[in-house]
Amino acid sequence: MSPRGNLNRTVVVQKAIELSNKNGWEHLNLHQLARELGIRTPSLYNHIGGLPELRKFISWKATAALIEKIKDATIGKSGADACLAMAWAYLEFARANPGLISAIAAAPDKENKEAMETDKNFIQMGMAIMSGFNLGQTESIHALRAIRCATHGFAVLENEQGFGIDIDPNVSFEWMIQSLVESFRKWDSGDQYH
Amino acid sequence: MSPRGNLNRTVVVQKAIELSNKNGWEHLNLHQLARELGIRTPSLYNHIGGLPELRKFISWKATAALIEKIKDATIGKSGADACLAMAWAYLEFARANPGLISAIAAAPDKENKEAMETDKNFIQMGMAIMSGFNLGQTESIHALRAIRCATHGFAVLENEQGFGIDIDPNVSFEWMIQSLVESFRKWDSGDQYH
DNA sequence: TAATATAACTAACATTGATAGTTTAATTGA
DNA sequence: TCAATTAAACTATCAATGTTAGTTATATTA
Repeated sequence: MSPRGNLNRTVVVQKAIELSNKNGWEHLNLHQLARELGIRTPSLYNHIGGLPELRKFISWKATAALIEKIKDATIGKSGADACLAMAWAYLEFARANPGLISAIAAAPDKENKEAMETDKNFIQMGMAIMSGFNLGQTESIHALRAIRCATHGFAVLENEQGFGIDIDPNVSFEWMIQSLVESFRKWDSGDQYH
Repeated sequence: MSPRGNLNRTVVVQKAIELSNKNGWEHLNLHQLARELGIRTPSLYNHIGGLPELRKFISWKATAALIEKIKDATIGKSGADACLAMAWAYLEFARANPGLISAIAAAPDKENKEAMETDKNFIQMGMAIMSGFNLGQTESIHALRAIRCATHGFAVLENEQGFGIDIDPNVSFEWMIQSLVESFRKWDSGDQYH
């Protein structure tokens, strides 16, 4: 079924992710990818449809992997605990895969039903985690967006320029997420200020 | 002093920003830039040192412009008001200049003393705004980072994929920043939970 | 007006993404 | 076992883009 079966789409994508993490998402290129795989550049087209398609595929797979990480991290937890765990899992994923930070922020490929499904799962998972706060539907969405924005922004800025070394970024992150979570609780208890 | 004085570095950079906003930061390229300016590509090198240098320069100028926007927006305000105004000014800048969102997250060019200075000014301005909360030095940095991360993350995610149309993003943004600000106030009053 | 400096130009090259057409090797089935 | 098929490699080639070198043209200035 597969002549010279050493290579396949999964291996190609895996190596592409590796190179993205090493050199940055924007420096991913087919020539280096091919070289690392021991083939010539055009041979990659037997496995992928080109660089843009490869990027979309990686975005999808990265999102799927992130979902799994968050599920693992939040299992058996609820409310603030689950929310914190989600944020930390997101950040840890970003730190472990700096080349995928842009990938997990990219819009899902509308041509790819499965990628659209994965994106929907991501939101559903987030909403399930937010359900522990007893917020209304609308407020839950605000809250999920807030956690995502804060976490993603932190990941981007830390990766781009770091925050300097004087104040521990981990403490800032915990402080930020705790601050948000505490406000969610206030909403929950009806003691909100706005 | 300037033969054929129609063009200069400022005009080139201005056009580059325009193209970034139109086509995206990652699609900025010298050929299109030259074409739009009515010159051949290599002639650009009379004004800029190349694409990477142009990008660094734009990052610097974008940060400087953002600082001005925030200063204008926060003048005469303090505490929560100033903080909200800063976040909104940041978001409005990002929305008006989607091609510069990555630029304002990039680390300043260490070779460029003035760019380093601008970056320092950015932080100092932020700290001045945070001073209205009567937080300690360390907590002020946490707070500033939190506002920046949340705001930047919002800008990135909104620009990449939007948030869907069911819930107004502006309301989510206000909700997010208000939530953070309220927690800063709690810190201020010593009534904090952690 | 001649000299100088600046900014344009052409020519050329390296890198990278992509396509077309060919060759090689692994699998399958008579 | 071996011919047919299919998958995956290859070479050749091209287009787009960043860059450098060397040349030409024009505006300013002495």
